[in-house]
Amino acid sequence: MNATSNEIKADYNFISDALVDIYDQIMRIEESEIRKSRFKDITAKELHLVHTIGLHDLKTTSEVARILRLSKGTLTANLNNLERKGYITRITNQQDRRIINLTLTSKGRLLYRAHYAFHRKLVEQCLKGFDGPAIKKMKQALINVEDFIGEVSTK
Amino acid sequence: MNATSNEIKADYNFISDALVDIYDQIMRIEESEIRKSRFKDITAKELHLVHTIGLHDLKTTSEVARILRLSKGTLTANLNNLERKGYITRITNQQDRRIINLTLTSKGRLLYRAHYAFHRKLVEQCLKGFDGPAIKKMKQALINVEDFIGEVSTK
DNA sequence: TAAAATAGTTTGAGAATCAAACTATTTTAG
DNA sequence: CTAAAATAGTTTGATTCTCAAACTATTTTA
Repeated sequence: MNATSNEIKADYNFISDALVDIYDQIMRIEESEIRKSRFKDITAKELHLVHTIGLHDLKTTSEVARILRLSKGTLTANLNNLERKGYITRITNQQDRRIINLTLTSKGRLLYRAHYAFHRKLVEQCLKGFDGPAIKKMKQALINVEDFIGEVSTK
Repeated sequence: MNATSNEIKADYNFISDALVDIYDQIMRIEESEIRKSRFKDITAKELHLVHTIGLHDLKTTSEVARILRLSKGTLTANLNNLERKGYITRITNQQDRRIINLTLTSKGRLLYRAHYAFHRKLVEQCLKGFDGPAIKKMKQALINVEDFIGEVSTK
């Protein structure tokens, strides 16, 4: 093993260690930022749920439960809270009246956009000073992770 | 706005969207992988705690609680479980007998290394085909995120 | 050396989650 | 056609997780 490969190994370790704690901190910051805004009644978990419903408009309760890997009962409880607070609406599907389609209220969409903007700011900060090809590399790294997740999940 | 900046914007959106769900999936995979191994009695949260104690050997209960942002009571409960299952040891500090220093048992270290190896595999997969400078860029992106987190946290 | 401070544990209450039972509706099989 | 099976979502009851506050043991301070 030469100096260069040692250096790369150190970089790998740095990246591996850094990744572990960053997400928790981001979650915490997101919650505290959102609570400083006009959306004071929202927890990190509820924010996550609003994000998912905003990203996948009019999905059914079961589909959202599967996406978030929550039981149907748990999701029902969370939806009750978000409906009461005025962030989401349940729409009974008229073709199949067993089905509920979920959508954001206008208040919910405001929250969604504020949250999305925060994410964009984070990504912009992360890629500050990167040129086009470097950004492409970053994108590739994420695609690699997604592939890895897909492989491990299905094997 | 020209074609290139539109493309960069699309890349930003891709990266922003991809990041949201990846972490949850990784957590879930980590737990399911660990449960297929000889460490069947470990949850994702316990794995996280073992990782933290392994990374910060002999830290006090209060320090670990602060790192993980758990109340002292919650950490005590979690430590009781991990001690009962044989993954950690409480060591009373002989200089100041109020203090408990936390360390992994040999079983705990085995789990820590297995978990760390999984992370390393993930990072290697993520950076597959990247050369030295590209890895440096990746490292820089994470440093940028850490800076951003630091700024937002303290302001 | 008595009071204050500190580290960790215990306690009691509240929130989050799950699986299973349940209700309402639609699809299927005879 | 219609009775049985299947499906979507809700409710229920139990369990687990978490927190803040009270508490115990120990050390520091005045």
